[in-house]
Amino acid sequence: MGSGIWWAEGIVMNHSTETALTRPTTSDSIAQALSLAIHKHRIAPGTKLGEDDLAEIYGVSRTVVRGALQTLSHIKLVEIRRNKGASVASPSIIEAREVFETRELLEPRTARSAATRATATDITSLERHIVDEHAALDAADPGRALYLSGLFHTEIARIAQQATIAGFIETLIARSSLIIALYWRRESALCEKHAHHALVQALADNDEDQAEALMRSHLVDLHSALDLRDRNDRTLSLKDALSQ
Amino acid sequence: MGSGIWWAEGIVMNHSTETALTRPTTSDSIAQALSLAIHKHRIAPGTKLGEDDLAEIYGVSRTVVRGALQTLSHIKLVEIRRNKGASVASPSIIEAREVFETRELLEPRTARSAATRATATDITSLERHIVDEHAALDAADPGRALYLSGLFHTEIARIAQQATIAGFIETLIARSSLIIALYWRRESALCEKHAHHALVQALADNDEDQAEALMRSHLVDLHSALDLRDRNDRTLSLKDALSQ
DNA sequence: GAACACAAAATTGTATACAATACAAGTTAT
DNA sequence: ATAACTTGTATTGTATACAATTTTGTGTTC
Repeated sequence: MGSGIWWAEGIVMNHSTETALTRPTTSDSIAQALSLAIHKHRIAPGTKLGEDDLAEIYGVSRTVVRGALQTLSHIKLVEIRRNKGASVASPSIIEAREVFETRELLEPRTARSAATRATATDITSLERHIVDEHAALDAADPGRALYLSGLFHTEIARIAQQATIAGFIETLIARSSLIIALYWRRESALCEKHAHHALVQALADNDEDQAEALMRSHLVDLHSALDLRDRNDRTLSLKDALSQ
Repeated sequence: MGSGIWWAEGIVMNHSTETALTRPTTSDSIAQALSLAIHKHRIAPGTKLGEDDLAEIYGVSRTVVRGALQTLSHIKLVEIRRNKGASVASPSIIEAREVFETRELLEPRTARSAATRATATDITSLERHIVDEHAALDAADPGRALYLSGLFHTEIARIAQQATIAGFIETLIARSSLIIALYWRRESALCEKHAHHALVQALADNDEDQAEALMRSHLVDLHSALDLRDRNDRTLSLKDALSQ
């Protein structure tokens, strides 16, 4: 469990291509890189994030790494326990339910606002997101597809011009990524492409009711594609599965 | 426990016991102290928070202060600009509107959940909050009264057992404190005591509809007690005021 | 007197060093 | 052999030192 540092290269590449503006080594850029890796399921929930390891990987001091980890812990992507260090968060089933209930409370309303305010530029941007998402799926890169799917929701929140709610949604989506990594039911093959496409259509038409309804049902679909039964139920069903 | 409310127990404890449990010098305790001072309007929005000053005040190194400031910046109580340092946040009118719109979206629903789940102990706790609030008002300590008023809302979110939403609400209340400091209309003398008391009654009766409705109207009252006209209107009225 | 250039001071960003704590392996006693 | 204790190592918490940047003050020129 010493130094599993296999995800470094993708991160460095990404952040060099992404922003030439920001300084190469700041806490936030490292936080972003880590966040991306977690979103893409390149780092599993529960993984220990040792300060020294990360410092060496990114070629900075622990001071900077520490700042990044604190940032991520506030988004609840990372859990920090005093004198125990940081590890990728591993949301419980209760937390998972809460996260999706909260999304179901916030996002439909946000989609409605977005429908009111969406411009042609916004629609173009969203459509490109969808294209990228399909491309990632075709390239058999489900991690990137999931990441882009989350970005799609974030983008809608941004279009709604409610920065406060958008911030909340962003953290909820980040946590959703962890939740999906933990509780996704393999058997349920969910096709987001249709839902996202229909949503963009509703936004383009400025059809608020439709946008709100589509977002709500989309989230319900997502929620129900998770296995959030509590442990007892789960082990029972496992027993059933083995008893046949 | 509620992983979103990192100082909740500290504050609640603070009520009765001055716990020496918490380490004397940790980032979080300093963040809590600063947060309290801001909540109580002892530090005005925009105030510069120099690292060296705080380090000397609290008798710790800049490292620790820096951690505290970063934490507070995540809650948007403090604004950090690169190479410029930290200062108490000073929400714009747009942000102020957003914050209250978001509260109006989240808190009524939360009050409903709280009405479902409130126990006798919860009611007792809320009633004591109200008593304390009155005491603070009688003692001509409006800062503390405001702080306790915020705590009242936080407590309801806690009772609703939605840690995720409770965390959001907590940050919204923190920002509300800044907003009130900036935009409160002096002429509007708002009487929170009645609203809070009625709310507790609804929770005690497990009357969900009533709780939700009361919370909504309470927030609308609060919102309308602010002067959130945009700058043009304000400066105009200021000119009018000076021209007499 | 105003505007600019430049140096000095102050403040923040980052790295490193040291202290405190937790974890693991090994030792001893029962 | 197991349990409790001890010691050694690894990791985190905190302080300090140094580098980079911004701000301030001063002097010069027009």
